[in-house]
Amino acid sequence: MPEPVGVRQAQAQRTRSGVLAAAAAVFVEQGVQAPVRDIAERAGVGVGTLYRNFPTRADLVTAVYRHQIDTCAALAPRLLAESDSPFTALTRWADAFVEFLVTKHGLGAALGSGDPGLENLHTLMLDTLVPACATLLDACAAAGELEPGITAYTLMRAIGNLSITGPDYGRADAERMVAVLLAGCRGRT
Amino acid sequence: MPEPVGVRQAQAQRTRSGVLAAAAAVFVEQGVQAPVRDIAERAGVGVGTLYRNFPTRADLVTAVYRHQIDTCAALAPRLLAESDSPFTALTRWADAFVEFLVTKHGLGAALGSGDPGLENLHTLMLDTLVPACATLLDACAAAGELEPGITAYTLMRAIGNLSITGPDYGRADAERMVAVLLAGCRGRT
Amino acid sequence: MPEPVGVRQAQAQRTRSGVLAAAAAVFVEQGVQAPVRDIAERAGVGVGTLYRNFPTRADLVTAVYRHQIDTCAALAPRLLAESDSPFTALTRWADAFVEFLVTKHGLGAALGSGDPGLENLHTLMLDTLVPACATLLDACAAAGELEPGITAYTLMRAIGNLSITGPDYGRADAERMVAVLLAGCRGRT
Amino acid sequence: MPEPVGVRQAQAQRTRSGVLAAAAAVFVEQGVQAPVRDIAERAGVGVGTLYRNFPTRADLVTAVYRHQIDTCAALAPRLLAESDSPFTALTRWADAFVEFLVTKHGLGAALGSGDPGLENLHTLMLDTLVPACATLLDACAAAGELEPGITAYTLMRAIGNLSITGPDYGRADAERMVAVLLAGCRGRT
DNA sequence: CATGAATGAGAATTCATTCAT
DNA sequence: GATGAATGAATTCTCATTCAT
Repeated sequence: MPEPVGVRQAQAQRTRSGVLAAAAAVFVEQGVQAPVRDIAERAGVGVGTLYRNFPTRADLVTAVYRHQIDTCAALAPRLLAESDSPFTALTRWADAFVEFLVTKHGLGAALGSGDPGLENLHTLMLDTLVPACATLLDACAAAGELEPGITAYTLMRAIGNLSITGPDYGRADAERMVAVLLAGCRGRT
Repeated sequence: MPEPVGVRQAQAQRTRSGVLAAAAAVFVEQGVQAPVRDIAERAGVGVGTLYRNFPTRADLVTAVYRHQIDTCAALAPRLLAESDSPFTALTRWADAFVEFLVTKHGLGAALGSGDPGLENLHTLMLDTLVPACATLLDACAAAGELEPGITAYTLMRAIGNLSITGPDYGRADAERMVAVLLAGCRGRT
Repeated sequence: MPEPVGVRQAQAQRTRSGVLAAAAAVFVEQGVQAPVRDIAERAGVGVGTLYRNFPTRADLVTAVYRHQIDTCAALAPRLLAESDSPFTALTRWADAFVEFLVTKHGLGAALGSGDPGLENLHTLMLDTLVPACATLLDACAAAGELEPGITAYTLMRAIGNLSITGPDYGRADAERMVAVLLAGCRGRT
Repeated sequence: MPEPVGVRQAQAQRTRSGVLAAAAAVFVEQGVQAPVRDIAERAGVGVGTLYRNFPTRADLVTAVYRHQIDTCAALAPRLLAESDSPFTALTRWADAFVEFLVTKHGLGAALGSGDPGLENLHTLMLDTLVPACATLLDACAAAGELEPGITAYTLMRAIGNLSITGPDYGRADAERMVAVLLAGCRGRT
């Protein structure tokens, strides 16, 4: 009997993953405010199981997006190394961030809502994405490619807001406006 | 008894106005998602009266902001006439729009949420503010002060999104980011 | 159209009374911890109606028993005037109190549970029954018919506890034990 | 491998003891209505183990208090032998019983609630404590120190109820009221 | 035997909406 | 027209209990 315990752990892990996948899907369809029960049904589990794995909604939301947040943050140094100029890296990173937000229906709005329950996610982004963005901004500033007075947090918040899509204002529009915003950040070069 | 009907009409008008004032106040305090009952109580009327005057929440929201929307739209030609350059007029008008959005707690988020019930308000803004903004943009374009490809609707939507405030991202930040966005619109002059 | 408003008020009052009656019945059958929904169903109203009339469970419990509490309190001065001795009045009043408690299944236990939500009822009893009981105790003390150191609150609490009935310990037992307790209060006369 | 079965039995016994200790602790902190899971966690076992050993909550409650009940019962003949008078023995025994009940947060209320699931515990007390108490009462009666008509069961039930403490009615009050009750039992001596 | 993940019934509470007066 | 009592669907969250490993 090799790894008799592992079987149960693996099953639990699969359940957890299923819940995460279901939540991600439901969030895309209904937004992060979707009823807990819908997510449980989508995952094919009882609500109790969902609560066992994610005691609060914020825990669930955070878990759903944590991996992608980390990926996005890790992208910054790589782009900085690959790109011709720091500003090019910033632009590309912003595109990736927009893509992340746009595909997460309602996340931007949820983050901007000031919902106290989403403090965790807010904190997570502050702790991982803001430093990543700050690295890029610092490089831009050092290269003289940045208007003074732009902070990483504010810029990300602005990009986040610009990524709140809807009818008549889709992903392409969000990307275009973010590009315009970044052009404004670059100043007269 | 001269004009007995007129008296009743006047009373009805006063009721309607009271509801609008109450709704405006409650929206500022609680956001546009505030419970219907709170608004009715603030206005000192029954919920039935509120529903009679504004069958849907969107009707109420629209009515509340219609006057201010009209005012904002009317501002555009005036600023265009007064200002040195079309772009200056655009900048000032954007400031007025931001102020309008920022003081209406939650309106920006509501507009950006894609809530189908707010279609009316959306339409209203399309029909009044977009043309006003387009006038300014056209003037800017004619003066060579605008990057090509910026539409009035998209720009307004972007400004609206940038005006979604919260903790750590307040009115000053929104104004600053809108200014940066407009700088990006102006292009390299 | 005499009293056109009164009709609605009367209807509302009837609804309220119906809820109170239903709650009283359910409390007897299931105790004061009975589910809100059961009470609403028994009353033939929606849960919303119940919440409208009694925002918290304690409000409902209090309302159910307020009349009887008042009646019980009003009994004290009457018995004092009618009876041969203060102690006789105290004994009779205790019997009335026991009857009140015994017929309210679970009330004694609920009061004794320290449930914070029942603070209202606790307060009500403190404010009305304790003074009534204190009047009797004072009269007994003045007549030399009371051991020193017995407070109204503690005595009532004791009577309340002794009135928690169950299988094999019914109303007759409660009354007997209360009588014994009072005999102990009287001391060696 | 001598006595391989005994080892397993010993381990099972230790598990059972651990659960009992945990349950006793949790009952003191949260009352007998404490969630099953809390007890299992405190004991460091899975809930399944708890259910295997104690299929119903009543089984657990009974087992937790059985030892102390036996101890309390065994106290009666000892006190009778040691004390000057049977009534003194009864008084001391009652004090011990009150202490037992008061330190078991919520046990008195649970016993008095008529909860059918606690039938076992009820039965246990009937079978062990009632005879012990009856011995004392018989001795008192024989010594002429007892009002007629007091049964052991009813007296114990009364003492149990008087021991239901809460805010504003603590252990000292319970003890005092029990003393008063016993004084009433003694009659005019 | 022990485990603890999974289940889902049950309970509280909120609010948009209707409609008789 | 105005009223607000009544309704009940919707949602969150908690735990007792089961059962595959």
